[in-house]
Amino acid sequence: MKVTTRRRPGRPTGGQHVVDREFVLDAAERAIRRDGPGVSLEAIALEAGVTKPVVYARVGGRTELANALSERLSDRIIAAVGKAIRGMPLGRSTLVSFLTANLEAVATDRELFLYVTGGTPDDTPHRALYLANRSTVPLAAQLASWRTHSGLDPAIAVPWSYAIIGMLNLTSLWWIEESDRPAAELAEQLTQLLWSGLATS
Amino acid sequence: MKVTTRRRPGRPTGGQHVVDREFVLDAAERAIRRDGPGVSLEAIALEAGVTKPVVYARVGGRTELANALSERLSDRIIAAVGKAIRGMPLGRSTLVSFLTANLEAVATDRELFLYVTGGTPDDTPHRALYLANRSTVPLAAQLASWRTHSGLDPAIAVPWSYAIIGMLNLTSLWWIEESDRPAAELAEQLTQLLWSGLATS
DNA sequence: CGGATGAACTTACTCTGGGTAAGTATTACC
DNA sequence: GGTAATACTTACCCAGAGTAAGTTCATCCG
Repeated sequence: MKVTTRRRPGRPTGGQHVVDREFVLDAAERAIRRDGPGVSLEAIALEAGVTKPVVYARVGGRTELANALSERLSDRIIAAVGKAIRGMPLGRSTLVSFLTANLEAVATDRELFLYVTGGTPDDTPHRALYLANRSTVPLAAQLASWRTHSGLDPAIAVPWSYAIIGMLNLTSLWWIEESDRPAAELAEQLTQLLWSGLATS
Repeated sequence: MKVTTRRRPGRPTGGQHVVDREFVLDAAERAIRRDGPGVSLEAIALEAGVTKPVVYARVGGRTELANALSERLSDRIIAAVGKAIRGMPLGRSTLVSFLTANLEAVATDRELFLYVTGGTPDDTPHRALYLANRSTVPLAAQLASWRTHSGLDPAIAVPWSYAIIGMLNLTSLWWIEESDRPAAELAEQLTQLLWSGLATS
C-alpha cells in the first residue's frame, strides 16, 4: 500500500476543496472492494488522500456513508433494470429481463452489496428497508397500474413489491455466495414461481 | 435499573458455575428487548449478573452470540410453523397458515428479529444466509417431495425456497416496522402471489 | 488436618475505531 | 497590512470488544 505523503496542515494552496463528496464516495467504494465490508473510515479517508474529519465534513458519519452508498447502489440497479426492460410490454419475458438485470447488477457490485446489506453496525434493518423502498416504490407503481389496467384491485401492489424485492435480496445473496449458475437461469426459475405460482402442477 | 451488588472475585461458594450458557442467552434476550439491538456485551453480562469474561467463556464473542440467538429464533419460528401446519396436506390453505405462523413468530420476537438481522457489526450477510438456511433446507425438502409427487422437476425447490424465505424476510421487516394490518391479511396477499402468480389476471 | 493444585470468578488492562476539539496554514476582504 | 474566514491536519476523547492478571473457594493428596 502506497503511503500517500500526508498533506501539511493548513488551508490548501489554491483555496479550493481538495476533494468533493463524490470523490470521497468513489474512494469508499474502492476501499470496500479492496478490504471488504469491514473497512474503517480511516482507511477510506486514506484512500481518498485526506483525513477523517474531511470525510465527516463531506458525507457524515458511518451511517450517512452507508446510506449514501446504498443510494448509489440502488440507483445503479434501477438504471440497469430500466435499460434492460425499457419499451417492453409488461409480461413474462419482461419479468425475466427484470430479474436478470437485477442479479447481474448485484454481481457487478458484489462487495458494495455486501457492505450495504449488513457491513455496518448501526441500524441495518432500517437501511435495508430504506434501500428496499427505492425499488419497491416504482415497482409498486408499475404493478398497480398494470392491475388497474387489467381491471383488478391495485392495493395488493405494495405488499407484492416488497415480496418481490425481498425475494431478490435473499436469492441474490445466496447466488453470489454459494451458487455459480448463470443469472439468466436463476431468473427463469424465479419467474416460473412469480409468474405462474406454486399451483402450476 | 437495579445495580445488582457485584459478586466478590474468586470462585463462588458451592463450586459450581454460577450461570450456564442458556441462562446467559436468556439474559441476552432480555437485554435486547429492553435496550434494543445495540446492546453491549457489558450490559448483557450485567443482566446475567456476571461479568464479560463469563459471557465469553459460555457463548463466545459478539459473532458467536448473534449466531446462537439466530439459532434460537429460527428454532422458535420453525417450531411455530410446524405446530401450525402439522398434519395439513400441501395446498393453498397450508401456505396461508405457513406464512401467518411465520409472521406472528417474528412479531412475537420483534426485537430479537431486528438484532439478528443486522444489529451486529460482523458479517451480517453470512449470518443472514446461515439463518435462512435453517428454514430453506426443510422447506426445500418439502417442496421437492411435493414436486416429485406431482411428477415435476424437484431441482427447482432450492432456489424457490430461498425466494420464499427472502420474501418473508423483507415483508416481515416491512410489516413490523410500517404496517399494522393483521398477519392473516398479509399472509393471504402473499399467498395470492405465491400460489397463483402474477399472471392470474 | 494442612498445603498444593486447579476451578470459577472479578478486576483491570489493551486496542481498535468512531467521532470531535484544537491547532495551523492559506486565502479573501477591507 | 492586518483581521476574519476557510480548509485542512493533528491530537485527542470515549465506548466497547476482547484478554491478561489477580483473587477466592473447592478438592485432592499426603
